[in-house]
Amino acid sequence: MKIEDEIKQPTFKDDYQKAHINLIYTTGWLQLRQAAAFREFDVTLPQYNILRILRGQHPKPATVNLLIERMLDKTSNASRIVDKLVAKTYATRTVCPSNRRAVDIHITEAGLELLRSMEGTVTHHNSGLHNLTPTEAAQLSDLLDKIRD
Amino acid sequence: MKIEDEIKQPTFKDDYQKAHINLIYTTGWLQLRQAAAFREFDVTLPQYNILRILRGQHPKPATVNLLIERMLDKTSNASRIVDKLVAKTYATRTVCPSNRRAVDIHITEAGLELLRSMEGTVTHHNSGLHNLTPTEAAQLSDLLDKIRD
DNA sequence: CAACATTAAATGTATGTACATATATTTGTA
DNA sequence: TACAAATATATGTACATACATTTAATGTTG
Repeated sequence: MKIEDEIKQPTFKDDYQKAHINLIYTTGWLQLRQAAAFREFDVTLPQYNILRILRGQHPKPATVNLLIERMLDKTSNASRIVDKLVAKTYATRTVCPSNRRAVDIHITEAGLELLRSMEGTVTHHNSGLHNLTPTEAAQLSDLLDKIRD
Repeated sequence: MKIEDEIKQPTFKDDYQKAHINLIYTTGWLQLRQAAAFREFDVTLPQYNILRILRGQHPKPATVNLLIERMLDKTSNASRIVDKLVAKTYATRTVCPSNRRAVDIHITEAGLELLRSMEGTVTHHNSGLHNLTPTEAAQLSDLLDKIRD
């Protein structure tokens, strides 16, 4: 459905405004679908993203700083998201021996198992973009890169 | 900057995953810039969006239902965002006489004045997309529409 | 080495998101 | 008319975002 109909706004000031609103709307639309897929696993999108980063580091530890660096949303609060993962036994947090200001965060076997069990569902729901051809997906990515130039 | 460098992830599974991550990242990037512009006016992005809808209705009232219908994020809590606007005297809320379940929400003169004072700043910061040509902006919008088909 | 700055993470506070549930009013209908 | 269903909004709870401040450890420099 065209964005005009989706938000019941027949016209926009210009193509820039239209694209901007469409960006925000479509991203929200995608995230809503992903979040729904994650709910059955009792894990949120940010928690999942951090688990993925931890798996990427495994068996090396990550620090909060490293998580922030890798996260898509750099201003979110990695510290408190890790709290939730530790509470769910998907991660451990220990003081880093070589720098006692920092903490070493590891994914646990339970965390790795969770990611494995989510694999199918997540890749299925990631296909939110599969209405595009691969060429279109690449084109979209290029346009987005250009926005941030 | 390319998304690979932005989040320090050299490769992606495919163009779909890359575009998806880029979408989320770029939208966050844009919203952060907009939010910064709004801070000096002591108003948040959702509050601003609702004020705009109220101005669009002015001098007719809006109801919470109408706000939800028009909002980009339809699951957010219009009721509580209106609370904040009423507290800041930018809107009023009165029981609708013809249907006492509903509330009539009006923008106040102070609210209209706030929007006027923000005009310059907002259009300036909305130019986050002006790295694109108008054609590219339209192309982007079309790709986003296709994602939601 | 002492004083100060820097760094890493945690905490506090206000706001918003997502969803379930509650409350009040109105509508439909037996 | 009484009573159930639908409607409009508000409220509760858990989580996350955005940003300022705090705490602790480490570096730096006079």
